This record gives sequence, C-alpha cells and structure tokens, in this order.
Amino acid sequence: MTQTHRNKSYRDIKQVVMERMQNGVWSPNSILPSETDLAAEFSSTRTTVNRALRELADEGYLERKRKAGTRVLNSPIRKAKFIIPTVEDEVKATGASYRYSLVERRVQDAPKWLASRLELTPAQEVLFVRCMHYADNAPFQLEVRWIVAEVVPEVLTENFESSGPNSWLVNKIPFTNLEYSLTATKSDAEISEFLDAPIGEPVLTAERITWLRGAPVTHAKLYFAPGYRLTTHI
Amino acid sequence: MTQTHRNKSYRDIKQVVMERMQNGVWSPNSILPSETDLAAEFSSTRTTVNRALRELADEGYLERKRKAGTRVLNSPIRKAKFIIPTVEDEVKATGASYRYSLVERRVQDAPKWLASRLELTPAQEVLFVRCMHYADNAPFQLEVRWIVAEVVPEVLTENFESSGPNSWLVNKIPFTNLEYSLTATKSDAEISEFLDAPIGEPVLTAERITWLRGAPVTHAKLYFAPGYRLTTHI
DNA sequence: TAGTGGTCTAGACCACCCG
DNA sequence: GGGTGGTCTAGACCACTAT
Repeated sequence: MTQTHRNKSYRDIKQVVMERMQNGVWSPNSILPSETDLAAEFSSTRTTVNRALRELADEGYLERKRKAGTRVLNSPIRKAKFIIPTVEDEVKATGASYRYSLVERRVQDAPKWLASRLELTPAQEVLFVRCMHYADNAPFQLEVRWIVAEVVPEVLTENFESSGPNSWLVNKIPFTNLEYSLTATKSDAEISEFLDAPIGEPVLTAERITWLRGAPVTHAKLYFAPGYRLTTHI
Repeated sequence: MTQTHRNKSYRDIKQVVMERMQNGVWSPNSILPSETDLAAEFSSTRTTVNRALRELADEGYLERKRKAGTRVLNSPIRKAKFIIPTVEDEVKATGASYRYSLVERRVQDAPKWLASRLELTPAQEVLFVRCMHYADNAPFQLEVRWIVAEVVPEVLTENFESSGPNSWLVNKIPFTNLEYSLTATKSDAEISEFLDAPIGEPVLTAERITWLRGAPVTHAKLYFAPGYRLTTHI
C-alpha cells in the first residue's frame, strides 16, 4: 500500500493529509508517520513535509509535539476563527451602497466610566463622535466613539463630516492592540431613533477598545440594526 | 545606520520588523527592503527572512506581491480574528465549575424549516436534543440541537444523559465544515425559563451548522445567558 | 536516551507582474 | 525584461520529551 507519489509541493501534501483525515485513514487521536517517513513516501524532503504539517497544525487540525509525534485532533472546530469586519467593507461586500453620516461631534473631559475603563486620568480631554453607517440608505450601524486627544492630538482638527473616524484612525495609527467583545443589548430611545427600531428591541453590539503601545487610543460602541447577523464559514 | 545584527531566528526578525512598523521606521503603505537585502542585514538567509515575512503577512500586517515587494498594511485590524469557544472550555477557562444537564431528547421527522435549512428530504429522521450548560450552577447556555440520523446513525443509541451531544459529535465526526453566526434575539417563554431571565430580555445567540463532506450533520442554536460577553484580545 | 519535530543554511529554479 | 517573492532540495544541528 506504500506507494511512491508524484506529489511534491507542500500544498499537495496538505491536501493528501486532509483527505486521509476525512476518510478515516488517520482517525482522530491517531499519530501520523514521522516527517522523515512521510518525506520518503511523497518523494519529498523533510522541510517540505514540515511546512505542510506545520500549517495544518496552525489551522487547528493537528497537534505536534517533539518525540510524541503528530496527532490528529478530534475537534478542529475548537480553534475556529472569525474575521472581524470593517463596516464599510462589510456593507460593500453584500453589494449594497455604503453611506456615512456624522451625527454629533464634540470635545469634552472624559466621563468617569470612560476614564475608568481606559485607565485615563479623570479630566483628560476626549473627542466624542456619534455617526451612522447606512447600507442602501437603510440604517446599518450606529457608532458611538471616544478618542483620547492626548494620544492622537491631530484628531482635534478633524471634523469627520465626510468620512468616519475609523478609517481616519486606521491611517493614522501605525499599529495597535485591540479588545473586541460582542453582547446583546436592549435598544434604548437613542439607539432606536437612529436604527429605526422599536424601543426594547435586541441589538447586537460590539465594543472595541484600541491601544497604541499600551496607551488607550479609542473606545467605540457599534450598534447593529436589528436582524443583523455576524456570520462565518470555516 | 545599517548595522550587522546578531539576530538569527525568524522570531527575532519578526520582532524587529514589528518594532520598526510600530516606531514608524516603516510606516503604513511603505515598501520594505527585499528579502535578499534583509537577509544581508540580519546576517541570515533568505529562507529565514521569508518565513518571518510570510508569517507577518498571514497575520495581516504585511502584503506581499512578486516584483512589487512587501508593503506595510495600514490596518492590521481589518483581518483581526476571533476564536470560537467550546462551551465547556469557556466555562472552565473562567475558573468556574461546569455542569451539564439534559432537558429533552426525542427522535422525530425533520420539521420543515430544518429540512429547508439543511437541504434535507422532508421526512428524514432527526434526533432532537435540548440541554443546559451551567457555570458554577448558574445558567450559562441553553443548547437546542438537531442531529441528522442518516448521517450519524449511531446517535440514535446515545442517551446524552451525562454529557452533551457536542463532545460526542466531535469525537465521532472526523472532520467537518462549519457555518457559525451570531445574532441578538428576544428571549421567549421557553428560553427565559431555562436561562432564568425576564421574557423579552436580549439574548446573544449563536447558530451553528456542521457539514461532513457536503452532508448536513447537525444544527444547533446556543442561547447565552443575559450579560454574556464574547470577548477577544488581539 | 533515543526519537521526533523545530529551525537554519546555501543554493537553485520558477512564477508572477510592475514598469 | 528584470526584480521580487514562492518554493523546493539536501543536509545539518538543536530542543524537547516520552519512555
């Protein structure tokens, strides 16, 4: 049964390994042959086999340990990942037209809850921005954002009338850490007004906090219009 | 300024590149030196530099094109990913105790909406399971699941009294595709009863559909207790 | 301690695609 | 057309860890 293959590339090897896992040739929790053996089988080198198996491990299908070998995981789903979308990309991906609208913009001292959440000194100046994102002119997302002026002073000269703070920040901040969370919240009067939904309606809400080298840059709450569905295929 | 470095490993190179992006040495949209040049600078080989840059590209920080070179992306966040948790892992990760409880289990013909959703023939037999997951004995998640008996016949002999269908499926199905989506729904009488929440309360809801080589295996709705927050750090 | 994966080197050929 | 990244080879040494 041990045949020589014409397969050479790490992609081919990945595919063969995947097929064998799917067909039960290598069942969950079983141990694969060593890289050296597989290299011989595929008429390839260990380097190439290594890359194939390493990528499959990164993707969550295999677990690799020195000496113990390469084991088939029983639940690839455990490591499944979601892509966090950008509003504009997301709207355009559906083929709908995208429109941005500024609702409110003002400079003020950080409210206490924000200062606490972002570890700011109490009276630090922040820019508050409230804006809407529409898909085919229907409400898609209400964005409520706070930006720390001390970290991004240039923000005070931006009016955000024609485009949102997100795209501006993205081009301004070289690299950031991100804290992202999702909840279901009850729509209040303000949210309902902008999303054109009944008060009390459940609304999928994302909270985003962005950091630049340890300093808090911005806090945003994104309220999705009712019926919105965040989807992924793996 | 062009100094020889002692750095050798691809990890070291990754870190230096990240630092230069953060410090603006290589700003957004700029082009990095070629792999050959970087290999010379780091006293390394092109293979090693290639691995470092390739991984950074996979992680969403760089974009690479033949001839065009390697470009710094302005928004690493666009590609940010989220790990989909498993109930039991998630509960235990918080340090809380995990408890499972079966609520209902019966075999029946697939309801129309399910047949439509999963592309089943109308009268196909399915196993219906309703169960609860508790964290420190407080309601954590209500799971409502349908399993296609034809695809997984062994399921008909399982009683799911001591452990949930998810862990059972995971060990039975070698490899699967997954469709996962999140919504905010309004708690109805049934959900409220199990999650111990007022009727009408917003509930974060995950819908999961699992496929095995094109055949639908299972459909699950997971209702999280109010206040639940799905979080990620990047 | 022996076996397995982790990584690096030095070199090569190729595919792509910008100018 | 030529420069850049994509990938493979053949070999080496090392790090970890199950037994």
